[in-house]
Amino acid sequence: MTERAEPAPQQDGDQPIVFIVDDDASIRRALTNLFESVGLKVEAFGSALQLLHAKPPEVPSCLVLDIRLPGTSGLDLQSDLAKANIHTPIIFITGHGDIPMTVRAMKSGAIDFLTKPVRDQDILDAVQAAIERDRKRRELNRTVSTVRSRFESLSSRERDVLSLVTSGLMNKQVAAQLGLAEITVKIYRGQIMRKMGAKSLADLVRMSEALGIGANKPDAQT
Amino acid sequence: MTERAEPAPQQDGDQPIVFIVDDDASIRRALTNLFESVGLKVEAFGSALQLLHAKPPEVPSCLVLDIRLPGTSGLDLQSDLAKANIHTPIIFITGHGDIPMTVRAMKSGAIDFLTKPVRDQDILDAVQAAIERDRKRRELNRTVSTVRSRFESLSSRERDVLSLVTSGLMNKQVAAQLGLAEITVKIYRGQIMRKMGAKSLADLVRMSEALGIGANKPDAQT
DNA sequence: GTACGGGACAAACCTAGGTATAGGGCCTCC
DNA sequence: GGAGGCCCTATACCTAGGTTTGTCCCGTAC
Repeated sequence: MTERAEPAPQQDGDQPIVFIVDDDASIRRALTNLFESVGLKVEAFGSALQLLHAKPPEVPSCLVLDIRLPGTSGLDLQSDLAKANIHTPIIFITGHGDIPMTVRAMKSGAIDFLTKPVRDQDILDAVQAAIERDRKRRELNRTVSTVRSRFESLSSRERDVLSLVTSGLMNKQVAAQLGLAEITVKIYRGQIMRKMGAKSLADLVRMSEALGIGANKPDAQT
Repeated sequence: MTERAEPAPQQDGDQPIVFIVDDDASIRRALTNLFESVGLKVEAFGSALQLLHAKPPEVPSCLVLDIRLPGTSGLDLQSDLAKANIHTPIIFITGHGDIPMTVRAMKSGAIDFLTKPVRDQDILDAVQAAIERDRKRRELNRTVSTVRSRFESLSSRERDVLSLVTSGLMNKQVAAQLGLAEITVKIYRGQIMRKMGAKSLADLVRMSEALGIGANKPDAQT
């Protein structure tokens, strides 16, 4: 259903995938055809459990869920995924949903909530938006986790210095606060720049912002 | 209905206000009583037009709208307000709403979408959340607009220098890019720090982030 | 026990950042 | 036509930032 006879088993590039979960085989088929007709990769499942057994994707992707599923409902699946820290964007489809369900789904971050019969264009638009959001989320995630792993390579003293330096203190002030000699701070500071891969203080400040460190936000006095 | 006989006409502090728009006077009365019973200020209107004629509030606030209103509907009011750059959080109440309406409202940023009969606790929770969101939004706004107005006090050359400096370049590199002498850059840089009220480069970088300037986000190579 | 890493510091040295003073050119507003 | 703003630069001088080399203490892992 999904095979495309790619000779290179690795080179998916960043070809997005749409995951479909619906217990009605004819709907799965129809949606699969629709998405494949616009060049999207598709994987379809009959239940939430089957989806959860599949490995989380490494490319931009989204979920198209029927609200009413055998076993775990669409909404439950949504919160299970959130708890498992899987934030793939979700599009719901429903035959007989109600407003509270809709509100819950949307509050929990769903991209869209469509009622049957679904217009092809509506769901294609939603899928497009969902994949775009996922692409951005993944990109941000990559950046932040690179920075975080570098931060974790810092020794505890280096972290102390980092937070004071990025909060705008001069070396001698940092030294005073930590009870160190200024030269020691300078040396740590150099090590920090190297370990974090920062080419400038501005860089370092932005990284520490991304990590949420010593975030004394822009002030308003003086 | 709202008067509290404050002798000081100015000193509202940051006492939040709930705006109610509903064409049914008995509902207006009931909601007003409910909100006032928990110590909230309330202003109630019978139509979208009346609300638009009132001045936008300067304290944290939220709107409680019936979807079905005479003249402009609740959803239309929501998009009108967005167009007018008024971002007061909205809670919808509806007797006979449908899913597409709900989706539209939630996508446009509504806090909640409640169906009649509304449980007191539900709407109080929603109002609390809405006001909290508005408070944060206003705070962020104040900070950013202070920074923005300072930025606007910079001369065009100073802005050039600001963007290059906060992107991490050294004075001499900035000078080269702008075809200036290094000393000139230093002088502008000092003027920038003074005009922006930045006590350190770190400060300046954070301000320029808040303004979305030269935002070369944290990198990932080296 | 010794090798290793973290922590801390010093002297020497160099570069980058920043201020003050002074000056020139240009344009605009009153 | 002069005052004031922006733009640009130079000299002189001082402070802050940063590297290198070398030294010492400490704890722990092998």
